[in-house]
Amino acid sequence: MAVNKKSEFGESEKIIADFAKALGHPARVAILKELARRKTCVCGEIVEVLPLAQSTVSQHLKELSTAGLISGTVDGAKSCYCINWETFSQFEETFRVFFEHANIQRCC
Amino acid sequence: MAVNKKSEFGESEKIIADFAKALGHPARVAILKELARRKTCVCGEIVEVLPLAQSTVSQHLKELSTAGLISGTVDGAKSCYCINWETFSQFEETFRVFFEHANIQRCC
DNA sequence: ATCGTTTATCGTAGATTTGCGATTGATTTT
DNA sequence: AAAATCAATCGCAAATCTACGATAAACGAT
Repeated sequence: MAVNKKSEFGESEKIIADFAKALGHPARVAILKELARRKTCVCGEIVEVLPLAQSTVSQHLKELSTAGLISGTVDGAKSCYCINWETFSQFEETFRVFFEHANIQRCC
Repeated sequence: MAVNKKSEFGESEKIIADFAKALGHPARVAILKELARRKTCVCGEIVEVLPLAQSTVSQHLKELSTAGLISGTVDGAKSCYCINWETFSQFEETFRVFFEHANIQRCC
C-alpha cells in the first residue's frame, strides 16, 4: 500500500485490533493453550509441541510478548513464559465498553 | 514463507485465530463500531466515517463478511450490512472452553 | 577452558495483507 | 434515455507477516 493508514484510527480501535492481531494466528493460539495447560512454561517445551522451527516459535513468542499477552523471564539458559491474564481481562473490558450501546437487532 | 503450516493446527486454534484475525485491523474494528452504533448500516455511510477509499472499505467489509462477523444484503443500489452477533457469542464460547482449565497463576 | 544446550536475533524468501484508482454492473434520478 | 450514484471487483504497488536456517549469546556441565 502507498501509505499506512493505521494511525488515523481511534485509540480503542487500535487496542482491540492489536490484541486481536496477536491472537490472529493458530500458532500463537496454540502457544497460549500450552501455556494455559502447563505450570512450567519453557520455550523448548512449546517448540516440541508445535510443528514449527525453534526460531519461528521464538518469533511468535516475541509477538505475544510485545502485545502484552504473555510475560517472559530468563531462567538460566532457559526462558520461562506465562500468560498475562491481566491483559486478557483488560481486553475483555475494552471490548465490552466498545459494544456497550450496540443495536443488537439485525437490519438484514 | 516456504510453506504454509496453518493446516497443522487444531480446529479450535484455527477458529479462534480466524475470528481474531478478522478483528485484527483498526479499520475493521471501526466498521463494527459504526455498525453497532447505527440502526441502518449502508456501505456509503461507513466510507464517510473511515479515512479510507471506497474500494478499501468494500474489501474490509468482504473480509468481515467471509469471517462471519457481519451479514450483508443488497438493498437496491445500496448494500446493507449488520453485525452477526451469533458469531460473536459463538467465539466467546469457544474462547471460554479453550481456556477453561487454565492455570491462572503466573510462573514468572 | 571447552563443549553442549537453550533461546534470541539476523538475513532472506515467499505469501499475504493493505490500499488505491479504474472499471464495471446495477440501480436511481433527472 | 442519459446522467448520476452506489458498491463490488480487478489489477497493481507497497508493506507486513510467516517461516526457516544460520549464527550469536548466555549459561551449565565436564
